[in-house]
Amino acid sequence: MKNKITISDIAKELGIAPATVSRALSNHPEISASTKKKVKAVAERLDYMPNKIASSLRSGKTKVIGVLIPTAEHLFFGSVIHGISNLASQHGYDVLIYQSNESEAFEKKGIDTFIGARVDGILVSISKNTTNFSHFKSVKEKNIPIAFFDRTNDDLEISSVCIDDYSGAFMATESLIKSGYKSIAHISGPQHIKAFSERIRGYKAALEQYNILFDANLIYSGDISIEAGRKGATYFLNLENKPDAIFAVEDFTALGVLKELKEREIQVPDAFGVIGFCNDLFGEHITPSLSTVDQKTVQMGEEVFHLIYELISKKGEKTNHQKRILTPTLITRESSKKS
Amino acid sequence: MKNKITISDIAKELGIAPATVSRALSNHPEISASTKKKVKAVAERLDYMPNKIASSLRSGKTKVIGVLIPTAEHLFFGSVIHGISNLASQHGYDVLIYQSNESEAFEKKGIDTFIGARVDGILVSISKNTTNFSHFKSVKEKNIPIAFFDRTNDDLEISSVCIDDYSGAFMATESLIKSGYKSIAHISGPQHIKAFSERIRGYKAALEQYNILFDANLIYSGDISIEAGRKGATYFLNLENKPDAIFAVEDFTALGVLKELKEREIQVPDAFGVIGFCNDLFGEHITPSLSTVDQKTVQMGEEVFHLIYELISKKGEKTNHQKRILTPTLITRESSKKS
DNA sequence: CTGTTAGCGCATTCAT
DNA sequence: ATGAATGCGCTAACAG
Repeated sequence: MKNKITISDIAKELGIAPATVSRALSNHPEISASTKKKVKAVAERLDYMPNKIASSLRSGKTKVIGVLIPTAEHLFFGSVIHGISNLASQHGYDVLIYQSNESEAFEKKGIDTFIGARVDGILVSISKNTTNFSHFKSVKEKNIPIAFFDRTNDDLEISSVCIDDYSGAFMATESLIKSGYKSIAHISGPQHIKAFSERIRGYKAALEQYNILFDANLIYSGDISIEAGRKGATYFLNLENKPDAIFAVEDFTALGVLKELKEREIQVPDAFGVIGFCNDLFGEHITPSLSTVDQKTVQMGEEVFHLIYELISKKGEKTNHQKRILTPTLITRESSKKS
Repeated sequence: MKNKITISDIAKELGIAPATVSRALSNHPEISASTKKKVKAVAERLDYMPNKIASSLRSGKTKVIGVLIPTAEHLFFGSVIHGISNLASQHGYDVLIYQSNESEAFEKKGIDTFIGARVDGILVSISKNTTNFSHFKSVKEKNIPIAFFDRTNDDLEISSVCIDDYSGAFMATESLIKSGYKSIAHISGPQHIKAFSERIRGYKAALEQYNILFDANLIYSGDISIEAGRKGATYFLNLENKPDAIFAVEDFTALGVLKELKEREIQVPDAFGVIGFCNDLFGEHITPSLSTVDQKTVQMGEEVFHLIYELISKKGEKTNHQKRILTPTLITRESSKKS
C-alpha cells in the first residue's frame, strides 16, 4: 500500500499544528529541541516520506537540474554526468537526463521538458546539428539558470565549461617535436566546431614556437572517424615531402592512422609518430598504445555543476557569464615515444 | 523574467473558467472545438508552459521514472540508459538518474530520493556491494512499480531484464571448441554475482556437450580486471597440462590474458585462443581484435522500460513478476580464429 | 516558540 | 458544453 502519511498525520498524532511539524522537520531554528525530537520520532515511526512535489510547488524550487546531452551512449558524456550527478547528490539536487540524439528538434523538446518540470537549472552540451539557438535564448530570457559544457556557443553569452583545446593541441604537437619528429602533419575535424578549429590553432602555434614552417599540405581535413585517419595517413604518405608524425584531431582518427601505418608496415613510433586527442578508453590497450590528450571529463562535470549551483544561488543578481577553461593533460604512451 | 503564465491567466484573457482551459488544453472530449482552438491560440501567444509540478501534485502521477545505476562512468550503463531514455521520451516520461557508486548506503539514498520525488516507477541495476535488500522490499510494499536490469536478484520476486549469461558463455566456449582448440580454460568472476556463476555453468555445459571432460584445474577465480587476466594466464601456463584457449569472464580480463600472452610471445590465435564477454568498445581495435559476447545493452534498456511501463499501467492489478532474458550475440574476431 | 491562514497551479467532482 | 468549488501536501507570512 502506498505511503500516504503526510505532515498533518504527524501533527494530529501529536496534537500540534502541521506548520510546526514542517518547521521541526526542516530544523527551523525557532522550534524547541523537544518538539523536534518528538516530531522526528513520530515521522520515523510512521515511515513518513516528505512529498517533494508539494514542497516544490509551494516553494517554487524543485532542487532538480536538467542535463541535456547528445547521447548517453558515449563514455565521454557518461563521465561528465558522473561528475555532475555525484556533486548534485551531495548538494541535495536530483538530475534529470534528456538526450538530444544530435537533433535540434529533440534538443528543443528537452528544453521544454526541463521548463515544464520547473528544474532549477539546465546544463547543456549542444547538439552537433543545432544551427538555431533560439531555445537557449528563451531559457535565458525566462531567467532560468543555464550553462554549457564541452559543446558551447560563445555568441549566446551563457556560462560554460570546456577544455582548452588550443593548449591541448599545442602540447600534443610540442610533444611530437620534442620526441624528435621533424615534420608533423595534422588531420583536422569539421571547422564549424570550435574545439576542432582551436586544435588547428594550437598545432600551428606549436610549430611556430619551435620555428617550424607551417605547410598547408600537412593539414588533411577529415572528421573524427577511423576512416578519416586512414585516408589522412594515405594522403600524407603519398606526398612528395612526407611527414614523419601525425597529430590527429581525435583518438579514433589516430586509430585509423595506426591501422593504415601497420598495413604499410611503417614502424610506430620509431619511423613514425602518432598522437590523438580525447583519451578514449581503448588507447591504452592497443599496440602500440596511443599517446593522447585527456579531456578531464569528470572534472568538467563537477566544474559545470559548480557553475550552475552558483547561478542558482545568485539568481536575481545580475552576473556576467563566465567561461571556465580546463587545462587538458598530455598522456604520453608508446605511439609517440621515439627512441 | 520567469514565465508565470497559468491557466487562469488564459481563462481571464478569454473570459472563461480555468477549468475549461485545463480541459481544453488536455483535449477533453466534452469541450467544443472552437473553445479548444481559442484556448490553444492564447496559450501559444502567451507562451504558456504547463506546470508539471502542480499537475503531478493534483493527479498523483509524475510521469517520471527513476533509474538507479552503479555508475555513469561505464559505457555499459550509458548504453542502457540510452535505450531507457529514448523510449521514455517517446512515452512522455522523464528520467531521473541516481548513481549508487556501488555502495549500499548510496543505493538506499537513491531509493529514498525516488520515493520522495514520487516517481511513477523505479529501474535498478543493483550495486555490487549490496547485501541487504530491504530497501527494495519496502519499495515493493509501498506498491511502487520497480524492475531490475542486468544486476538482478531472484529472491525478491521483482521483475527483471538481463541477458542469458549461461547461453552466452556456452556460445563462447563452443566457438572455441569449434575453432579447434583442444583444452579450454576459464577465468571466472566473483561467484556471488549471478551473471558470473551462470557463465561458469555455460562453460561447463559446452564442454559436456562436446564430450570434453571438465577439469577443475582449468578454472581460475579472478575478477573483471586486466590484472586477473594476467594472473589467470600465468597460472594456466604453469600448469603441467596447459590449456590452449581461455574463455575469460569479461573483456578486460581477456585483455589481461592477451597482454600476458604477448609478453610471453605466444601467438594468438594460432597457438592460443582467447574470447571475452561484454563487447566493450576497445575489443574491436586491439591487436589481435578480441572475440567476445555482446550484451545487447540498448535493447536491455528498451526492454526494461517496457517492463516498468506495463507495471505502471497495470498498477493495482495483481501481476506476477516476470523475468525477461535477452539472448546475447557471439562476436567472432581474430583472437579466437584458429587458421 | 507555536498556531492560523493562505495559496502554489492544476485536475476533478458536481453542478447547471 | 462549461462553471464553481475543492483539495493534492506543503511552506511562508503574520499573529500571538
